[in-house]
Amino acid sequence: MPNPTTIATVPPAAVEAALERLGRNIRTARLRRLLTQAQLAERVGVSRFVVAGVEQGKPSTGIAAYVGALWALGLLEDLLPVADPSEDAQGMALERARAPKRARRAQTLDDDF
Amino acid sequence: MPNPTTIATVPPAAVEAALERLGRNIRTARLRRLLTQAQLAERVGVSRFVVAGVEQGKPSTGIAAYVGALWALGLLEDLLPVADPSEDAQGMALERARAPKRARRAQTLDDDF
DNA sequence: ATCAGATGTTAACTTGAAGCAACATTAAGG
DNA sequence: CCTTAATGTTGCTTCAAGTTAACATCTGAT
Repeated sequence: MPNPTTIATVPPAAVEAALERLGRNIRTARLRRLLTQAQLAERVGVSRFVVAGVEQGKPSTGIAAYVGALWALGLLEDLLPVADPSEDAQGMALERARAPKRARRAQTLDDDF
Repeated sequence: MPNPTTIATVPPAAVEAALERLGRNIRTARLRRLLTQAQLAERVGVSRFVVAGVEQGKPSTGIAAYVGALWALGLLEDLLPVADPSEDAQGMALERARAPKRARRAQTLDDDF
């Protein structure tokens, strides 16, 4: 990640916490299945260091390693509900007789946040 | 990703499908909130190309970009149940009066799978 | 139909992710 | 305990992820 001070180096606290939690969960699932990091890594197709990074919630690690770990652990289905449009109450509320394929509504929607 | 033929370049079909689905979901959520890729990218702290990659389910993109997008869209909580130990029926079944911090059971657990 | 803005595409450049190897440390099991 | 395997740590090398910029192409709104 070339440019320093990106989200991968200093993520928001909430993002960092979510990643650490996800990593711990994956570690727990691996240990329950009596797999070593190296064994899981082999199944995923990466080195054991990448698996270690995943279990630490390393933000800059490619998502394929995370999803690959879930896949190798039989937990891939857990990903299906994430950002599922049919469950996005907030988004559905906003969507009122409008489903553009490109965003546009006014020239200044909301610069601040 | 030095070594070619990793999970990031040619992921298993199931992983690829899961990533594409996740990307589409994120895109839908963004459009519902009337945000441009550039606007979302600014909130996440990356360039708009990374957001485009996320929406395509690019496997090699860092997980921070994905989770950051969920965070910026108010969908971070969707990540909580992923690999949640208390929901891991398969893992709980395997775990019987045993919770080691390091995996070990026999010298040859299961080489095949 | 036209215009303006959003998104896709390409290229050159920089930096760090991932691979590998060797060693240190920790913990499981007998 | 004491052995052995699993995990953590460090240093090095390589290559692609991410950045910026410029241009092309679509899409929505007027």
